[in-house]
Amino acid sequence: MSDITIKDIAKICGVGVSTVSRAMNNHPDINPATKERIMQIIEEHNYIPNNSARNLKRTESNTIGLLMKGIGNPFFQGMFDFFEEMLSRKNFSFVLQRVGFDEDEVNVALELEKEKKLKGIIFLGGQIREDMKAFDMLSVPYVLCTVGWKEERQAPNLVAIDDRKESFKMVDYLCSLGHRRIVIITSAEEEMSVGNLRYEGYRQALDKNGIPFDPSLVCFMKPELESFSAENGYAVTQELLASGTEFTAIFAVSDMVAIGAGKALLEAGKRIPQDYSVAGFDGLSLTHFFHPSITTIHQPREEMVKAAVKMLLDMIDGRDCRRIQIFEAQLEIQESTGKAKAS
Amino acid sequence: MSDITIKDIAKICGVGVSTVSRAMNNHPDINPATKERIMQIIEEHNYIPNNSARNLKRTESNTIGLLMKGIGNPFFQGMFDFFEEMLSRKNFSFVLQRVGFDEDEVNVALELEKEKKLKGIIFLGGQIREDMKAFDMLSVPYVLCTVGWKEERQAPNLVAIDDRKESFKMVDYLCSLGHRRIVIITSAEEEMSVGNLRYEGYRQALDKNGIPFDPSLVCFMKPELESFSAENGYAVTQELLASGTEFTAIFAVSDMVAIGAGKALLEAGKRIPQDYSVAGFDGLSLTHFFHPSITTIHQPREEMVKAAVKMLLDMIDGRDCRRIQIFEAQLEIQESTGKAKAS
DNA sequence: TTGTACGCGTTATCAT
DNA sequence: ATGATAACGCGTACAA
Repeated sequence: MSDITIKDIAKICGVGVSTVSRAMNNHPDINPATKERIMQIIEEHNYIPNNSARNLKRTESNTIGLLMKGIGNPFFQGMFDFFEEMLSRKNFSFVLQRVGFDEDEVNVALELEKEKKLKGIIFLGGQIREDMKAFDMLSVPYVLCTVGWKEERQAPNLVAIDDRKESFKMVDYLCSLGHRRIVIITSAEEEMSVGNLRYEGYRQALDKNGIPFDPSLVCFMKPELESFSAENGYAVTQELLASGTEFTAIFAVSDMVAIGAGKALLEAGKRIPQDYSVAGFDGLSLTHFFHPSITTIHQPREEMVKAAVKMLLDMIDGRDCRRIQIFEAQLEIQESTGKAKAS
Repeated sequence: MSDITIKDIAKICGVGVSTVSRAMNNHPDINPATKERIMQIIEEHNYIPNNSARNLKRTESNTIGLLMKGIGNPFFQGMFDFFEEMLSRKNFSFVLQRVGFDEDEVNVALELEKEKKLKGIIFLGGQIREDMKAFDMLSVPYVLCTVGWKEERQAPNLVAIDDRKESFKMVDYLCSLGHRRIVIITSAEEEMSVGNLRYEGYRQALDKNGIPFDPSLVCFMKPELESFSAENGYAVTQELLASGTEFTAIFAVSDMVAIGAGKALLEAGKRIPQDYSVAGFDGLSLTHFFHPSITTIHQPREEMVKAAVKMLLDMIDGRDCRRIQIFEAQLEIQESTGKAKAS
């Protein structure tokens, strides 16, 4: 079968290869009649141009690369559609490229950029590193979207929320409900993961509210279970309950973890929020459907996507633009949080 | 910066291009010393080979394509890892290719196959079509994994469950609990979607249990909301409650829909399973974390992935193998289903 | 062990 | 409006 090339089509049509190329690529200077004839032959013969050859030869392509670290992260669900809509409206197409958990996203980007002659790149997820110099090797504009960051100067081309501030907001809210023994479930300590940043916000909120920090209230996700998963929150919370540690609220650094934590509490016969308050982070729509629905920090995903795309296109077109956009997230109070029990 | 090619590297090293090529591709006949030197120069200059050129020139590539219709479907989460593990163990790499909701997966496959010189293709999701001839245009082996199918003869190279049978299993189980007015929430009628197949199983189970079919118990997902989403199940169930229709159980054709349905019931002050039983389909781990946890049909995803990969590799190697593997799913009874109320 | 030269399938350039 | 031809960057016979 197949391996029919542009030459074959040209031969069959009795024209030169360049005419066939013109027909396929909607070039202006071609006779509509011959174009039609060629396209029909192409159709009949199921000719499929070879993209490798095209990419090799083409000087440019209206393609932007979307690199996701942690595809499968529910937080990213639904962001595809926004990207697709935004980009196609501007006549761009995009390639989705998964970045493995231990892969270096810059290397992946470097390859893809050359292979596909990308016009720009959007990085989704992951976190800013100490050494941002690697990104300088990219020869096209890029934007970091929803990645963890610590200091603005580290990060050019950033669209994100302020994880510390939002985390502070949540914990401060819990304090305002009278909670003084607030458990945090966070990720194992790595540099600058969002877990760490959110943990810092937790500490700051305690400070502000004059609550002494108690290390026994800090729980880390289990490394043997999937990070940021409901399973993890569930296991951690079961252990917490078994330990006899006293607390009145749990703040999980992601909604899925909060869901797992909530389940462990309910299953142990505890009531939410009467006995314990539970709070998450991210604003997944899933929080609405847990019962009780879970108080969370709602990240404005659609706006962030739009901002990231706009920023990227501005950079591509050489337009001037703000290079850092920190979005405000919303404290979404739902059913899972309430006044602390009198102690 | 960039656009440094293999020639440049060759020049810098004072060797021919083929030697550089040999160094990069781990060819045996090369002096280890020169290889080392070349690799170092490559490193220093951040040289990245152009994949388009490689793919164009290469005759084969141990790559298999993974085409997913409906990335973002939570059912697919975690299947990546299984694929990656299985394939890398056999020294294959894979490219993940998203297929848009209205794109034709065969066309996408055709392009990718040529571009990447694929060794094989796995299609994930979607459903079998009336006309399977399109797939004949593919020039490499392929396997359909977890797609809806109606008759075995339609579908060569299939790894899936029997949606009708499993759906029957669930509804039969509900009947055995004494339920006679069982609502089904299914997808709007399209040809051969899994929703349809699961609906057929529902009908058959009613028949077997001597329960007359009542059209007022058939609910369709709202087309204006996302298909198979919790939002959809929630909205449909609210409407159902408002309609005053009598029923004692809800069978949703997917877990997410069941979660939405459950929330609507709980929010209306109903108890699960004392007032209403709720059942889902797919076996998402999320069903464990809803409260009450949701009875579901658990699809053996890991085994199906393994079977699909094995089948594909067997075909690639020209080995003989069963071309259709229908897996048994497990009725996973959890907290959301119980005996029907006395009427 | 290494280098030269050709070709992969396409688009861009320059003729006509 | 169309055709011939030179690249694009790399792998690989083949010669050395």
